[in-house]
Amino acid sequence: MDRQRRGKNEGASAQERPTLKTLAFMTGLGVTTVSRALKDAPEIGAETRRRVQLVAKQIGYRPNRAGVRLRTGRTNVISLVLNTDREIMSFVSDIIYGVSEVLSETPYHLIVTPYSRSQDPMEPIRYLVETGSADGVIISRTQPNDPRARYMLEHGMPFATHGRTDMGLVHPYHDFDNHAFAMEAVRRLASMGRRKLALLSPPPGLTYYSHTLDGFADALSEVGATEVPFNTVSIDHTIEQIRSRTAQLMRRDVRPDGFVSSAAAATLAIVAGIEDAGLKLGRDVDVVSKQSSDLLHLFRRELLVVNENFRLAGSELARSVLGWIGGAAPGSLQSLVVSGDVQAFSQPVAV
Amino acid sequence: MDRQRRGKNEGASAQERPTLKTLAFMTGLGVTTVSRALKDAPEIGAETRRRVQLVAKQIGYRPNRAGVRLRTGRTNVISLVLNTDREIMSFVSDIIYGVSEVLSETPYHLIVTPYSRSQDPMEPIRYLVETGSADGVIISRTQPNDPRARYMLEHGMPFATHGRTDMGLVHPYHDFDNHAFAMEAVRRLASMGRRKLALLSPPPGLTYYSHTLDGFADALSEVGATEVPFNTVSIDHTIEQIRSRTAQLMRRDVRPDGFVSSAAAATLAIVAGIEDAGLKLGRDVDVVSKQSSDLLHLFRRELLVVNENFRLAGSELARSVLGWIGGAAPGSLQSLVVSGDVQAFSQPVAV
DNA sequence: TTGGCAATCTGTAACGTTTCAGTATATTGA
DNA sequence: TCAATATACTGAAACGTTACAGATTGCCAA
Repeated sequence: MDRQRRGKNEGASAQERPTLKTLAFMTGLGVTTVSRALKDAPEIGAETRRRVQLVAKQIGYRPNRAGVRLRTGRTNVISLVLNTDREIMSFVSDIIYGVSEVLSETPYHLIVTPYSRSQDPMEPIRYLVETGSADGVIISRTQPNDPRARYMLEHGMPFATHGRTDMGLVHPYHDFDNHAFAMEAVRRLASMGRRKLALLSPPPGLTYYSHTLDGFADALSEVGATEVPFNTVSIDHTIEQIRSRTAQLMRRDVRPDGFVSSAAAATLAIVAGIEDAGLKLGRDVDVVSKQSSDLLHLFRRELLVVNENFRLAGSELARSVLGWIGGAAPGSLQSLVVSGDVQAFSQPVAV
Repeated sequence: MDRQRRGKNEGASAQERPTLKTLAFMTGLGVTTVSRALKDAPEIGAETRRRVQLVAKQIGYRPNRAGVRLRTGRTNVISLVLNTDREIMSFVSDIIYGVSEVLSETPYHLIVTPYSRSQDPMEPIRYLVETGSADGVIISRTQPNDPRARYMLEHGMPFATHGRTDMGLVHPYHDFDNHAFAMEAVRRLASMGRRKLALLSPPPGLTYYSHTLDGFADALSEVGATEVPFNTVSIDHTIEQIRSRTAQLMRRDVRPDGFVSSAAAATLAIVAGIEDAGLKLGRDVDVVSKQSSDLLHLFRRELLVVNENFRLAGSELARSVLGWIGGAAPGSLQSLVVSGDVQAFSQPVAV
């Protein structure tokens, strides 16, 4: 249970980690001067500044994070808050890499703060705000009226959301244009002669649920197609649930001849369900799906895909939070990305 | 650029965050006493102890991490070191959740420390050790002679590896028995009458590469099958590379009638390659693949799968590092897991 | 009564950093 | 010449915690 502190290792060959005091001693200056010299304060002589910075670089000085944090309250930490059981696999992976990429050139560390199905989504947020464990937060699964965003806004915690809110409050976000996605998907299906379309939507409650539904509806009326209701499942349901519901649907008299799916894994289930019902993809029905990594075309080459780049989302979100922390106006840190490339893979790769 | 410190908010309705001093004032004790009372030190009277702990709980006292860290050197941080571009998607996601699950009941935070293709894998390790940014580290992509493990061992940084090393040094690890996996896979293919088998291996250099190869070879000789060399690609190659190499291979005169694949994404590429060559899965060739989430059977029901549980790996690794930090013998913190369930999905789900 | 001792409790210092309130020296204006 | 001012630097304090070295009290044996 007891842990040895990393004490002064006198006599050992290993060097003690340099601090401001070390630098002060080496340069013959006071710690205050050294501290200011390192951050280019104007009241330090140009030569002194250069000298201090040179020595610091030479001996590999790195500010002690605990010291800075205790003194300033700045943690140099960005927290990514994730749902442990509902988050899309590739989302987690890609967004972490996207965030990391941006943070790697800064003193910021990325901490992952998870919460599970059973927990209140507010809990990790309250924890972060109350303990001041991060300078900025990134959240996903954003809702139109999102208590997390409201809370952080009220408590002055900089954050960015993946997806927009709709509360009349302004904050940084990054969003994929799901309205455009749904429209494009419907148009695509319509252009192939599909007229009775079903939508496997995002989970109701999240903002992009209605974005997707609106886009779907708008395009339906534009192209004069009709909807076959398929709202007993969403992409949050299990593969098995989606599969059996799809099969059920496809066995009905009025069945869709086209699907729009908001997630790749769910699409696998839809296709399985279609085939369970004895129908054939590309002949009886077509499917347009979002995907975040280029794997669906390997699955069934008849699938139509739209790509959503989660890595980009991660980078943008990180940039936004850092921007807010750095004092930029939250309203200027919003981005909406449209994926133009609806593509089909109809030809096998030539060898 | 300038950041306001979270100063004392006198007059504001928001409470100042309680510290030991707050507790000391409220209980009428000294901060030292309060500090010790909270950690059940024996020299504190039983009643005092209870009283302090009660008040602490009531006002929601939480130790300031920066204070603890500055004073003790303990960071209460576990770092997960990940390769930004070679790591399997589901691995990242699942291992993070596995680790989180264990850490959630402790004061530890999880920080993700990434490194990219272009970087020396040692760089993040050196950073962590030199700056003392974590109390423990988890690494993946372990090599037989792993400089990262050696370095951390030399510098007294507790860690756990996903995969074993082979340097005669003892440290915590969690590993999936890839020797057993490869043997089971070969046996399975042999039992279906497959005799000429190809292996899509892990990347050479990693420890489980040779484990897999050995298991493959051992089982080949056991069942009297032969190997069709397929070692110009590994699961680290791109989908396209694996796909075209597979197609190439399948067009040769002596082509395999069975594949063993060490990763699910790679398996998609193998199947695509097989079909590119005009052959049919289940008829001309069978494939056994590892997978970490139950999706491959949706892809082609003829696929034979073995499950590797990365979430479990994450939990085990976290437990191991915590154990080491807590003073347990590193040799007692090793686990090897065997996946017995080789399973095939031959029947569509009945509806 | 005194000394010894256990049981409880306490003040001070230190971890590394930044900020506040200076100090010393040189420079300028009149 | 003197005061005012700018320039370059500095010590002390504080952030919240823990460890060290006491301090106080009551109790018991001598």
